[in-house]
Amino acid sequence: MIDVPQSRVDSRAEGDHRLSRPTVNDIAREAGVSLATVDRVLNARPGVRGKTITAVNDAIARLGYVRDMAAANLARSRRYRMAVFLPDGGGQFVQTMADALDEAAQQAAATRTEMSLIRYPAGDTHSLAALLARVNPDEVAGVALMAPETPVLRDAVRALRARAVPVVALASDLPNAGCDHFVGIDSRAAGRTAGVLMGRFLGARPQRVAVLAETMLLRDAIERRRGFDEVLQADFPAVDVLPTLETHGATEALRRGLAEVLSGTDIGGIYLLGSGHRALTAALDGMGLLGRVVVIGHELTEHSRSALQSGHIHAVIAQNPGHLARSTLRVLRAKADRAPIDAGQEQLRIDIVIRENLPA
Amino acid sequence: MIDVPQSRVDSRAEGDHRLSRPTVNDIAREAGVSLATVDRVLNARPGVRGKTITAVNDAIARLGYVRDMAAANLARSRRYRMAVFLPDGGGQFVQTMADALDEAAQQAAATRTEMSLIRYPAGDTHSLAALLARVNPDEVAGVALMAPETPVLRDAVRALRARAVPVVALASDLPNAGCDHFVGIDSRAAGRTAGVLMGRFLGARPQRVAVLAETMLLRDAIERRRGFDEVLQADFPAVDVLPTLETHGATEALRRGLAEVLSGTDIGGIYLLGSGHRALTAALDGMGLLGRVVVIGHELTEHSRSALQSGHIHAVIAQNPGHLARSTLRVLRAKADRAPIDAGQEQLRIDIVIRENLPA
DNA sequence: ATGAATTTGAGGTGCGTACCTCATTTCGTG
DNA sequence: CACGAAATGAGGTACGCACCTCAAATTCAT
Repeated sequence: MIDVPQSRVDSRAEGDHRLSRPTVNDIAREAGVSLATVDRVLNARPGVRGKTITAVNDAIARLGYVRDMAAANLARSRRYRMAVFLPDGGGQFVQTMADALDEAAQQAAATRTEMSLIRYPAGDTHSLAALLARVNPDEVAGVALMAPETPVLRDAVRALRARAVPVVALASDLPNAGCDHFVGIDSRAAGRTAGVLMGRFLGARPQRVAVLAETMLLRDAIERRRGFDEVLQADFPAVDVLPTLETHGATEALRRGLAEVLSGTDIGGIYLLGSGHRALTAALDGMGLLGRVVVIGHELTEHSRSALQSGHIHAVIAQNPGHLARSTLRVLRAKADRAPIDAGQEQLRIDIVIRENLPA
Repeated sequence: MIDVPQSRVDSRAEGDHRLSRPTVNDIAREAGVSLATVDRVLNARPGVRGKTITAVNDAIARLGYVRDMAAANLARSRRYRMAVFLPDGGGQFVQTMADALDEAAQQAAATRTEMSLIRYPAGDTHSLAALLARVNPDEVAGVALMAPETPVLRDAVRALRARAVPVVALASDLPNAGCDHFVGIDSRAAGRTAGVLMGRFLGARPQRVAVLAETMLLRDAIERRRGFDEVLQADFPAVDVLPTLETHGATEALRRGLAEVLSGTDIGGIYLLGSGHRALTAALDGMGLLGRVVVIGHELTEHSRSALQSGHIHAVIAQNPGHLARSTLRVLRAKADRAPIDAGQEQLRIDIVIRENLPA
């Protein structure tokens, strides 16, 4: 049976045929007060009786007034300069994020929001902390950072927030640093998603799955692995997940480890916790394994994309860098304004990408 | 091996430490012309020598000027009123879209864009055409519509465009109506995606798949089925896809048809071309088939969401209504301004949703 | 060189809001 | 009732830009 939603013709009230929206002047007239008073109420300035405030708010409600934020910001001549810190290097995903951020910044320029992208030496949280310490609250309206959580960094974030600078964690959460927000997906849920796909793609036969990671130092990788294991243990008991093989970014290590693992027994699947799609593709080709194992990875980059296309990888769990970037700037902006953030819009999805739904 | 992207500290040029961006006045000074001339160049007004235009553009480039669109629109005091036509009824997806559009409109208010949501009797393209004929180009900056393609409607769209009103097709394409844009996903690709998942989820054993649809009159359903078949025939020859069972929105018809189809032989999967998740859930429960067949459907609604959660459905191919809504308004806005649209941003993804990556 | 056409400059107004100052009114309290 | 304090009004400037008018300068064709 089909729901018939109640008909709704217009989202605005009654028979409103004005061409332009009501302005502060209209409110003043409607409320029977002066412009100055309306302004005081709108901007929560002191010196207005409660009764008057109510009158103004009533008028606002009656007229359906919505503040023209563009004009408001113009009048404030306020600019929002955000600083985003990304690790230097760190795989192709970081580069993709940098591009997405640049694009988002370009678009956000329309809302008077600017962005400075700052690269810090990957893994060197001391350097990053030093950079954060130099952030000037008068110039920077907000800070976003993609970084592993270390005590030094945690303190740096705390110090920054103490100076009234909003801080959001980007892609990789910093749960104990007291950030204002985390922009990214739940890594454990991402791992669970990978797990379900692996289990279903493998089918019912008992099989073994190898897990590869560059490093298990990053919180993301650990969480993903946790989610992956959870699901397979619970829902696909026939699947045996092997211990994580750390490659430390070395193609050769990956190939050797892979050869070792695969040679022995019936490996049915490979789970790629982090980057390294290109190396894996090469290794699979070298061993003639294309199409014989189910491969599932994370993050959509040029490499994983071509690996999907060529059939070396069967599914990629991704987060949309464009959304990450836009959400980052929007959230920082909201925090800077002490405005509430729209949870719905900032909700990031866990994307499942296979060859057939690969975005163009 | 890991790519080390070239370090990039700031996306803006050189050692720019100005707190505020350059304005039209800065350009005038830099180019050695008057404000009026800069204005003429910026707004492509006539009466400027080519040499002067070049000089101004050079100054713009040198200063890295970007027009403050918020201020520009404020000055123009232009409002963009968009009309969006949605069928009355038409399943829960339509209701979800209506909500998403309302939300998008609320947010778009910041860019002086308003929206009127208009419901027309579902399937009655004559009524819709009549509504379209009454659209006043002076009041409405653009029109979006979700509707099946009929000759009447096609002509109505043509007439509208002839009156210089941009028209975009929403969710369901109108390929022969000459719309300015289509906001939605490629239905055939969506069907292919469903096909791959069905094939992989079923595993290697020969099995049969039932296909259910409310109606095959909608272009979307036909295209999805095409994509679905393509993939299964090519990549999963062991799977036998049965003819489409049309339910015409009747729960009882669905249940009967389902019982008939399932009773006979080894049905391994069900592909739900359109809406009807709730009815299917009920039918599956009634027949005690929960967990015994792979079910794949389309569009994420309250019903399909709970069906995913309860395990009645295993995957849903969806398009994000929020993105659809925002993209619709953005594209209409761009068309109204005769501005180019950002293909990258308007690219809509085919979402694969399973229980594990269900958005909160 | 002259007149006409074209190009440019100068200056103004308004969009909707923030924020400021100063005068005036209203209120609460003794 | 008078007093200071609190509340309100009136009016201005600014933000960055669009768009208008009119005069002045420059160019072009003859």
